[in-house]
Amino acid sequence: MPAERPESPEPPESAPPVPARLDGLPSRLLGLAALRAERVVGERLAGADSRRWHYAVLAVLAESGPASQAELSRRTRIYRSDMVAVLNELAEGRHVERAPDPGDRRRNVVTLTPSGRRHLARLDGLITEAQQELLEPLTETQRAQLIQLLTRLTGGGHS
Amino acid sequence: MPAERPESPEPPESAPPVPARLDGLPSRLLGLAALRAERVVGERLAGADSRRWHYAVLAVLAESGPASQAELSRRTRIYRSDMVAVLNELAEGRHVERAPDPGDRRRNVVTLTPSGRRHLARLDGLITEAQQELLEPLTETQRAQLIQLLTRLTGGGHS
DNA sequence: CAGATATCAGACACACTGAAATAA
DNA sequence: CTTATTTCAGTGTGTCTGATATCT
Repeated sequence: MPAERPESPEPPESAPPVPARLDGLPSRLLGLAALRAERVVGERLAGADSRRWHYAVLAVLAESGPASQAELSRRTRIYRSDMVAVLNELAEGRHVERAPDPGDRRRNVVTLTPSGRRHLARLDGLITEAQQELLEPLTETQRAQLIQLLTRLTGGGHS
Repeated sequence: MPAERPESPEPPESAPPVPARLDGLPSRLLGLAALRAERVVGERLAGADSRRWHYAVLAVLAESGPASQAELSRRTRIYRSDMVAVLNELAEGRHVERAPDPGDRRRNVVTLTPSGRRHLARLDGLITEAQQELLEPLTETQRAQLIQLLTRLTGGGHS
């Protein structure tokens, strides 16, 4: 883009607060926005002794029913090896149960417990609050636009 | 089997491949989009033996001139303690020079070297390429929209 | 004294690699 | 034999805490 040339050894009294090259850089804006989102969401989930990965797993279990770890991994995009740790934590809190699949003994069938369902309901509320706070600077129309653009950007199909 | 309590505004008849709760969640979409952006940018910068932090520091130095580490930290939003490591790496590659500020001996004055300027020029090209690839699914209008929405979201301007 | 600066040692979440054991 | 699943032991990046020494 700009091949910055006029670089004088000047002492700039009025330097811009943020440099132009970084200012409107889409990849940077995405990073900053995502960071804010992670914080807003993370703070609330931390209050419920939880993290984003926990919510993702519980949500998938609630909506698609019991599943193997590999299946959960695919749906949540949580890496298979990290899934092990997440399920350890969720199982320790009695939010899920892990049992060998009688039909395919390589697999564990992960099931949501009543406690897990209650936990998820609580997290749902916190997540919704977080989205509100996150999107507060945008109008309804802009929110829908943002979602559509991001969906397109992340390979969300439909035109 | 996994029929949820009928409390959601949109009760799904059949189970979608990806759960609805996560699907359009703005915070999640932002995270996924940012992850893709980080990858696209990171791959290219890695080819130049560099990372995003390096680009940010070099860009600020080129546009605002020599600065203290604290000042660079503020402008790039790189944490002050991480800045130390970044500058160590940039200094090892002779892209910047660190010298004590004679006017305020708490500070280091960080200066861009000619090598650093060349390096930045190369990174500028790679970064531009990365934005192209990242935004490829969007039209020009949509790109402008996205930038505007993200800028608003990250506190661009008023407040 | 309060406040800023540079540095270090470490924590943490998230994303990922490589390899092993087990079973289909 | 090949592939899939679960698990473990690490790596790497980005963000941030807390502490310390030094200087204004």
